[in-house]
Formats: sequence, structure tokens, C-alpha cells
Amino acid sequence: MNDIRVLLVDDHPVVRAGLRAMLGDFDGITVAAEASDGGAALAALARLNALGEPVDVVLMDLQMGAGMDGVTATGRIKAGEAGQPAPPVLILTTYDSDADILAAVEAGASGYMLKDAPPEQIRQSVLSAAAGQTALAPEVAARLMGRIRNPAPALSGREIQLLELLATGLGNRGIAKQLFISEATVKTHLVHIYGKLGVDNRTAAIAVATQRRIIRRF
Amino acid sequence: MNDIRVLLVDDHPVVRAGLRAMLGDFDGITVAAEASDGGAALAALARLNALGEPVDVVLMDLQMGAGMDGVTATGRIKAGEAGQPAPPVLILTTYDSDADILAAVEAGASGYMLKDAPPEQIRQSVLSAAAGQTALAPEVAARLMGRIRNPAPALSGREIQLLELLATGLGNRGIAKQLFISEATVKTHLVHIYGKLGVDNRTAAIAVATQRRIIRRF
DNA sequence: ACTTCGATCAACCAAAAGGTTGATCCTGGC
DNA sequence: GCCAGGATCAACCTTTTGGTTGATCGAAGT
Repeated sequence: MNDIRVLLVDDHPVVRAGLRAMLGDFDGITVAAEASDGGAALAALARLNALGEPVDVVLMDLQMGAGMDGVTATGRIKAGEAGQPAPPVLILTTYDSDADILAAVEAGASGYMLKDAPPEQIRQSVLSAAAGQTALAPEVAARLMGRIRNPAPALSGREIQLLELLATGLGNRGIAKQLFISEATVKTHLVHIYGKLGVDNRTAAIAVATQRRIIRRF
Repeated sequence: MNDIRVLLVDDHPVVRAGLRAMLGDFDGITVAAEASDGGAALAALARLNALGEPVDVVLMDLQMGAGMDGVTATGRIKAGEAGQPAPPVLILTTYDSDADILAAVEAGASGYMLKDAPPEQIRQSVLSAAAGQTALAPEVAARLMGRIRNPAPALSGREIQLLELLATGLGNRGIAKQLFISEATVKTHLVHIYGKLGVDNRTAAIAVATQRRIIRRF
């Protein structure tokens, strides 16, 4: 059986070198190409397709400095922009906020791994992704399980979106403009968010959402 | 002349593998050991000293998941805890916030590099550090210059205290009670804070203060 | 077909936050 | 001694939020 051909997408040369070295040590996995942002990744996929050497798995970072971010790139890959069939995309990133995970899954990612994972775990994930299965980091999986067990009122995607804008310091008017909705709708969403988080003002909502890793802060 | 012996300190196996592979490709540089947090770094330094094989440069990440963080570790190394003479510590991290840079420099770091730097730049920095010189990433240097030209108004201790309670989600009344002052005073402080941070509401103040790492969040 | 639920909006009122002016007190420098 | 600046408070007013009620629409599930 042929090696699994992987495309690395990460803006850090150090990380790419690490993955190259790490994956190169494993039998059955070959690094076919590398890209430093989403745009380069799409180009590389198209090029390799044209050569008749399609990649089997894309290993993608989420936050990518200047260029196209990982979620956008994943969406476009899954939309077939770089050729059909679109390869599975495995997210490999540093953070595990709900917002990131949700966005990645919605974009069509078939896995979500964390960069502090041991090599063996990363290898397994690549194999799973290549086999068409999904692969979640234990931390991520645990969070999702806990969410199911605990009737912790789940926030909708839209609500998380609002929360993120909230955390940037925007007022209701600003949020409304960003999302192309009315201020009234923003207020309604906020009331729902407050209810679900058990708070009664925006700063407390940010505090709780940060603590529960619903949104990410650096 | 002997190779420069480097100690890698980073909690991500992927990054360590990357640096190992990257530095290994350069003549004159050898990776003597690795550590996944500050505590392990101190231990490794002491051990290598005892063996009569001291390291010449420590390559240190700042944010290190669970264990001792990079600033603390740097301070302890420079204090001679892992043997004299203390080797130069070169910070290699992802973020370049003012607070991180200042903290690292105060702790005694002899350089501050960013992880998205090209390999050659990292190599040069290691060589500089080994030679006893300082090495700043261009981005970092630019920020420091801008900071000197444009000194940001400093927040008073009391104001930072306010900011921390603010980030908790407390209202003005709650903050007043916590600090045993009147609501009027809280408002006055807030107006000053908004002015210094260049914002006009509490959530934006939290956002900016977080970004500038004036306050800590997790 | 019916229900549920997320997303959208409106109108209204109460509460909180923001902005301004001005004042006192104390401490540390010059 | 004088001045600057931090910390404290008050009164007043405007704007923003928060809370409530009620409504429409569409998609997903029963």
C-alpha cells in the first residue's frame, strides 16, 4: 500500500520543520508539500492534483498570521476549489475554544488536534483522517462529552458569534452593524446569552465565556 | 572551535522536533538537551553542568501550559539556580505583547525572537546570544522603538486593580463595595482608565487591557 | 401537520454606565 | 513652601444597557 500523502499548512517554519521531521519518522506517511497560509495551500493542492499526485490529508493550522486563515481555507478546499474529491482536512492548532472548534467543524474539518499532543497521537489522527474517519483530541472530545452529560445550556453559533464581538469591546450598535442586524436583535441575543450563562451584564458574560473557553482570548 | 550547545525549552513536542531538525542542519550548533517546561529546564541545566557539559544558549518559550513559565524560568536561571555562569537565554515565542517583552527583558533574557521567523534569523540569534550579544526580532525592535517615541500613559496601581475587578464582570456598585469606595470614585477611575487606554466603555477597556497584557486572563 | 427553536425585529420602561465640572486630601518632588 | 498627581467624593445630565412582552419567519424534527 502506498504512503499517505500529507500537505502541511502552517505559517511557522519551525512548526513545519517539526511536523516534517516527526511525520517523516513514521512508516506509511509522506509529506507531499508544505504551505505557509491558506492561499498557498489551495495552490499546492491544485498543483499536485494536476500532476496526478493528489494529497490524502491536509494538516492545517487555524491562525495564520497574514494570509488566508485555516477556517476559510478549509471551507474552500471542501467546496472543491482545489479539485475533486476534496481531501480530508485535519486541524492542528494551539487553542481549543468552542468558537474555534465550531467554526472548523462547520467548515468541513474532519478532525481537531492540539499542537501539544504527543507525536503518536498526531500520527493516529492522520491515519484516521486518511481512512475517512474523524479524529478529535482527547481534550476536545472530553469537552464535548461533558457538554452532552451536563445539561449546560448550549449557546447557538450565532450567540457565540455575538459573544466574540462583545469581547472586542463593541457596543450594541457596533455589533448590529457588524452582523447586519438591528440593535433590537442584538439585545435579544444578549438577553438569551445572559440567561444561558447565568449573568446579567456584558462584562460578566465575557468573563464566564472566557473561563468556559466558549471564546478565546490571548 | 566547538559547537554551540543549545537547550530547547518548549512544551510542544512538534516545536521541539522542528527546532531540533532546523538547528541540526546548521554547522556549529548542537542540541544538547530538551525540556518541556521551566522546571525541567532548570534540572537539565544543573545535570549538564554536573557532567561538565554546560550549555551555551537556552532557547526558551514563554507560555508553557502547565509547568513553570518561561519568564520565571529565565529569572531563576539568571539568578544562578542552575549553576554559574548562567547561560544566555533567548526567548522564542509566538506573541510579542509589550508586557511579555518587558517581562522577559527584566528577567534577564538576552534576546526575543518570534516563532514565525525564518530559520536563518533564528540561527543568527543563537549565534549572537552565544557570543554574548543581544538579539531582537525586527518586529520586536520596531515595537520598542515605537514605544519609546510614543510612551503609552501608564496606569496607576489603583487603576489596574479596578481593571481587574472590571474584568470579573462586576458592576460599578460591586467594584465600589469590593474596594470600600463610593460608586462616584469608581466612575472617576473608569473615566481615567478609558482615557489612558483610548476607549470609551468597559468592555473595550477589558479588551485592550487584555491585549496589552495589562491584566491576565485564563 | 404540528411543534420546537433559532433568528429576526419593535416598543417601552427601568437601571446602569458614561461624561462633565468641581472639590478635598495627601504624598512626593523641586 | 509650592506644585503635580493620585485618590477620594458629589451633583447633574446624556447615552447605553438591561428586562419584558409580543410578534413573524424558516428550518428541523415528530
